[in-house]
Amino acid sequence: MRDKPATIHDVAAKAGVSIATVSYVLTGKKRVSPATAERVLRAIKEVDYIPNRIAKSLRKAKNLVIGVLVPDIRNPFFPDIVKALSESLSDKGFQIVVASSDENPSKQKDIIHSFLEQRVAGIIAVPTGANYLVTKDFEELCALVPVVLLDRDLDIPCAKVLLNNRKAARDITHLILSRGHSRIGLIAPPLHLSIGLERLEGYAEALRNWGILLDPALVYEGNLFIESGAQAVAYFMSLKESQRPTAILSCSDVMTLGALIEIRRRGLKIPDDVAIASFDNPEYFECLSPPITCVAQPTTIFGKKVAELMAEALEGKKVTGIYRYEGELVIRDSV
Amino acid sequence: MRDKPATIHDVAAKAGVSIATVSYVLTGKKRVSPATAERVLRAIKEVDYIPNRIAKSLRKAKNLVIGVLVPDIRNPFFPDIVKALSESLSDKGFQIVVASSDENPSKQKDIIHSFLEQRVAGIIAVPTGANYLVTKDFEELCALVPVVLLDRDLDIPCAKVLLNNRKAARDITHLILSRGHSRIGLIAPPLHLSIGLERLEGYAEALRNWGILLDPALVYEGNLFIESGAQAVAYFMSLKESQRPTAILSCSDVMTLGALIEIRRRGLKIPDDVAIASFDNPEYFECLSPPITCVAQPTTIFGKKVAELMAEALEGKKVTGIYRYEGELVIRDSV
DNA sequence: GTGAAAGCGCTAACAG
DNA sequence: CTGTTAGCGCTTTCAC
Repeated sequence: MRDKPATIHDVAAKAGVSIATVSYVLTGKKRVSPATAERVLRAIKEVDYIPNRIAKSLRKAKNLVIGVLVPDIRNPFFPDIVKALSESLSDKGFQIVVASSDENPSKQKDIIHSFLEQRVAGIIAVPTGANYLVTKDFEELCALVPVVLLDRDLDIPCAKVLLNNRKAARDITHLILSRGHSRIGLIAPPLHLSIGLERLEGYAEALRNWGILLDPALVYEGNLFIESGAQAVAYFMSLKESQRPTAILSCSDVMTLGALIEIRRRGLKIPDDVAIASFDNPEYFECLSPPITCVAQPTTIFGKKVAELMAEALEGKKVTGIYRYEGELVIRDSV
Repeated sequence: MRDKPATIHDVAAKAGVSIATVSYVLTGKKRVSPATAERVLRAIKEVDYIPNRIAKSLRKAKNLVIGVLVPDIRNPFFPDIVKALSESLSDKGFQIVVASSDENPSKQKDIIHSFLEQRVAGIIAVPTGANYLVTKDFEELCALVPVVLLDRDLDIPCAKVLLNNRKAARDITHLILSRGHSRIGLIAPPLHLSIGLERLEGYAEALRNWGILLDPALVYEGNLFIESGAQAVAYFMSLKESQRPTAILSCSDVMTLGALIEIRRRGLKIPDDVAIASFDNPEYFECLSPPITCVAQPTTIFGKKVAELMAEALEGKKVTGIYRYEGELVIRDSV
């Protein structure tokens, strides 16, 4: 059907040199006389030669590919990071391959295995799943290939790029509190995730600072998908009036979207019937009515830092430690 | 530093068999006695053997990877499709590698070259760039590897999965017209792209059906990025009142977002000051005030169909032809 | 049922 | 400066 791609042998034959010479002009690691170099170059053009990276990777026993594991490719937060990351890394000659676990630990396992099979040079991961189940897997993974954790913490010795979740949650809760709300419903990420626990803690701290008792009925543990934001609102609204929150803090843009949809469905007005603030800052937050108050995460910085750490790790340095960045309060009109 | 991964030789040594036997139990293509099979399996566990897909690909001269080229990974439209596509394809044993051209033809060229270097089995592409510049490239590409075009047409002989753009544009323009608007500003995709031309034509047809003359001043050619939506609105509003559109049709969700932001910035009310309708249906359209009327594209169907066509092409069938799908009018309150 | 050996396309000693 | 050659880890005849 389609004829096979030309190999280095075809080029060599065409140019009347050995395959080694072709390789030399390709890699530029060894001097070749200008005359032969030009002959080779012309031969390459003539036979439409495209180097086979598979063979190259096998031979050099290294694949210039970084695996990137995200939990949800449709959450705008991740494409933003992936974009920054991919630009930095491709400047350094690396390619990335992105896969989405859909917050499914078993899928996550498959993806990592697949990364390993293709001998990725390193793995950048936003891990999902309960800590006690996945920590060991990731620990073993660290022994095999450089790992950089992103967004979510695990108790393993590798480099990590995280938000200062506690402070971000505390700050935005303070903001809501300062607007006169004392009953704040929290739509939390799964509490077995570091972002879940840390954001809950920040929320709790803020409450404590204001001398307000945390009401467990006001904490809804979501699953990070859109429906669970809607369910959270339904749940909050089912509370009897004295218990019902007057404001909601949603800990992820996707759940916020679900919450917003449910709020609209119920004909509730923001911020009068219920105020809402959110983690993350997708572009459309700005054009909602009212625009949504939120803590923006520095996605571009995340991407760059992760790429930088991975690059260092790849050079053989052992990079470890937590790099925490601050969220930025974006005050708009939803609370 | 890190010890190299175990190879098939390590397994063979551990199990006391030849590497061929190990390969046989791995591929299952040849009978192996249960006893040795079990010994091999145990050895695999013991040495933590993970097959090297690079070597496998080289040997079999085929890489079970499909390259997916999109123009903007941050446009929610594409992750939606990629998700469907990736699920279908991974069921068939294929992996995908996604890359974003950012609507940059030169980047697109690099990406395709990189796909070719890694000997992808096929390429699914949403091409960018003026037809006369890229058509030839893609034509040559088709000679090398199966290509399926998505979203945007090029005059080359391969399979294509497209929206019925003309009808979608016509239908939604009719809708706007039926609401009493006769001056409709069009925020068009670049007109050198099939989606640009076809949507413009649909818009023009609808106008013609209503006996309305197309005013070129009401057609703004955007670049598919967010700013150009905002610029379009600024432009429309700079028109003197008699010329100014009372409604806007934006041909991509991203440009719509830009338009929405600019509309808000100017304190304009939708739909009274200006009505707006859009192509695409990102989830947040539903919770805007007012919710946005739009033509939704069947992203999941796109993804599945593209995967199906690619799978067939990979089996050696020569699949060609255009598969057009209808957009779905989602009538809400923005017009 | 199992093994020896060739070779996928490439790089990198090592010779010359 | 150029060529010969030995693999990288795997699959697959071809023998036994």
